[in-house]
Amino acid sequence: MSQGLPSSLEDMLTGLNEKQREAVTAAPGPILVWAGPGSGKTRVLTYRVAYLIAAHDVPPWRILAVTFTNKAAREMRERLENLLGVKASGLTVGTFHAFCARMLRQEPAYHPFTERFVIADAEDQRRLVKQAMEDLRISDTFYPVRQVHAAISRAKNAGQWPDDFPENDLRNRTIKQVYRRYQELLLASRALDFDDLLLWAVRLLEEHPGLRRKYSERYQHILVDEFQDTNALQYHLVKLLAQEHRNIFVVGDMDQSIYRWRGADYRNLERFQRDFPEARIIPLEENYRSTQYILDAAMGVIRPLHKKPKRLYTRRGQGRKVVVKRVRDTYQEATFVVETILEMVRTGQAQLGDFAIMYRTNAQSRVMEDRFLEYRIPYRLVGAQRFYGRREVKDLLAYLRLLYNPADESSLLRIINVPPRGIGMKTLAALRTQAQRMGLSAGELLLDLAAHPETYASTFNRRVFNVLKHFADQLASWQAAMTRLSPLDLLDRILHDIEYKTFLRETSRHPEEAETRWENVMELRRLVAEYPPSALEQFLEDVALMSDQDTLEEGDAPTLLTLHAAKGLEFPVVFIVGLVEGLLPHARSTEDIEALDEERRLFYVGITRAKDRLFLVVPETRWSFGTYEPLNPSRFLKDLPPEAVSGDLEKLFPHLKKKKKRRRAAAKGASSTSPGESTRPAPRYREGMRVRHARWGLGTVVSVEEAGGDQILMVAFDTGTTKPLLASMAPLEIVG
DNA sequence: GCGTGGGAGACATGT
DNA sequence: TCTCCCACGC
Repeated sequence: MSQGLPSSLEDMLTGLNEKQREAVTAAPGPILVWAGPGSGKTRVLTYRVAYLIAAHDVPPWRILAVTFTNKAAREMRERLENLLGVKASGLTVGTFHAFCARMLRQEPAYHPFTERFVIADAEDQRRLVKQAMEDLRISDTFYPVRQVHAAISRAKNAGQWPDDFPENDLRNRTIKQVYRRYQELLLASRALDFDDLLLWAVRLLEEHPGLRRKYSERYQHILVDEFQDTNALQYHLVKLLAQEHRNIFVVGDMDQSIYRWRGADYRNLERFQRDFPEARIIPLEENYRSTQYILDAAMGVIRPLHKKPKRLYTRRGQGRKVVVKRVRDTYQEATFVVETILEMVRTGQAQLGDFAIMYRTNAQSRVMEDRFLEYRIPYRLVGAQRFYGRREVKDLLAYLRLLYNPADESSLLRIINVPPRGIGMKTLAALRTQAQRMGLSAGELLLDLAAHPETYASTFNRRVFNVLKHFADQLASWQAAMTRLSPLDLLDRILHDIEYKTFLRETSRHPEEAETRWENVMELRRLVAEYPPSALEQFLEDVALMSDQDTLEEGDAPTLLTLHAAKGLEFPVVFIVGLVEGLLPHARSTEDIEALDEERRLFYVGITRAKDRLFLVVPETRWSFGTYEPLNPSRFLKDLPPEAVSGDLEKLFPHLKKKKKRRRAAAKGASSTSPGESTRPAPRYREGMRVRHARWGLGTVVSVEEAGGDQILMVAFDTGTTKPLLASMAPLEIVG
């Protein structure tokens, strides 16, 4: 079989270990690669594609590879081009969302959005949910927009359309109405939200057998990375496409499942084995990334989630022990980080680009950034929101989006009076009313007004007509220019016409602020400049689907990022900061066992990013809402094997040794909650008891599992949901 | 119509 | 500590 392989591919195969080679060269068919951290799964995935092309003569355009980020997609494509040359072109590589967006644009006949739809960002989505609630006269006092939106998104990710949404209680009936209205508003704007991309793609394939045939014939080989973080819809999509030819290669690791809250379901790994029973399962166990002490720490942390101990081994040697460092507060934490970095750089142990600082919440980056600035150390901050969330950037993107899709109401509302052009509430209301009357969007009406002003002279009063006409003429002229200008030239034209620089100067408090905002505009210009003429659509889509990791650029500076954003990356030296109760595990995750387990896996993911050195930092207090708040060290630290750790671990848990035995006996999830530390003595629950939960209301205990002095309860709430709860942690009381 | 200033609420994690 | 929203005055 490997006869006639390019020599680069031969070399590559000899560089793999036995299991990796087995995965790469396995005969086509369903394959599940069980890949621990640092086991070379990215390589395996890339080589697998190369192997299909080179050894099985699969044309690249018959291959679909789904990656977790666009960055990963880009890297895979580049590597393949290096391995195979031009042969790799035609390959489809991208995220689920990008793939679905592309499919929907290619099949406008099968959905009502036409090919020129926009993708609603998080802000648009909230705005539309709010609008939907206003339309329905639903007060946000009882139905906070965030929560309603979350419920809708959850439903979508489970594959539910408004018709499928439950109506078992008043709350759900209300949300169902909002969901329905929200979809109408999206459609009127010719916009899809992130979840819709998947939802509609699945619907198309389900409802149109011809389409399903077309796509499953086209993509006869499908590969999916980070399979444990796929959600129900994504799994469904894969299944629809792969059912026929069954050449489906998935790579995943349950222990790195950290997106349950976003609808991901690691049980897709089990579903996969059920739907493709003939699947070959190949475990990749050897770790090439970390030294053994780091792996020992990782194993200790993940241990409570497994019946049998998890084995992670490396040939890299013991390495240096994991350092646990206790500091007074978050400022000292930042100081410790920067000073350690400087010291390690000074002594030649590492370069600036080798470091990563990971935290649970984005808010934690601030203190760290301040310290980096103070010490004049450059840093790279991972986070798409950081740049694309800026007002000036969003405003300019809204201009481009509106020109691309005049129905995009969110964008129009955003910029219709930015900079101020005399269009206030009154004028806007008149515009929208008239648009509604004519069955147009406000943007479409404006373009029509520019084309036939005389038709509108009697519709609006003189003042309103004049201000609208002025803006409409601008829109129309940009739109006419759009077809021949590159995205950059179009942007420049807009910047010039609206005198944006002047506007920034006039609305900024200090000259420096105007300067910074203008620099952001220049940065946007730089990004736009990479797109050729007629690629505005691609630019807008790339921006909309940009992931945090996609913003990470090469550079010789430490990287600041959340633990979530760290997935799939590796760094020689890793600091994980804020290892305290309330942050990791996060306060909002402590009452639900599954959420708690996910926090543990998140810590595990962070630990396993480190190649050579790992520092775990524990502040004793933090400044929060005006006072110093005392903090307790994260319960997960108790599961670190003391032999692999140096530093302050024993100071944090003076009684650690005594409790060790009990912890061992404890079951999954409850392992490290020592009874002495819970906030209050847990009452004893029994099956059949009626209980009240602070959030979910009344319910009945349906099962009780004793676990290391604590109890794991399954509670069936009257709302219809059943939740696992930890007796000592859940805000639960016995009633009646 | 528009700018300003004060008060309230917010910080999970992100496509 | 920052952002959003509303009320008020010009």
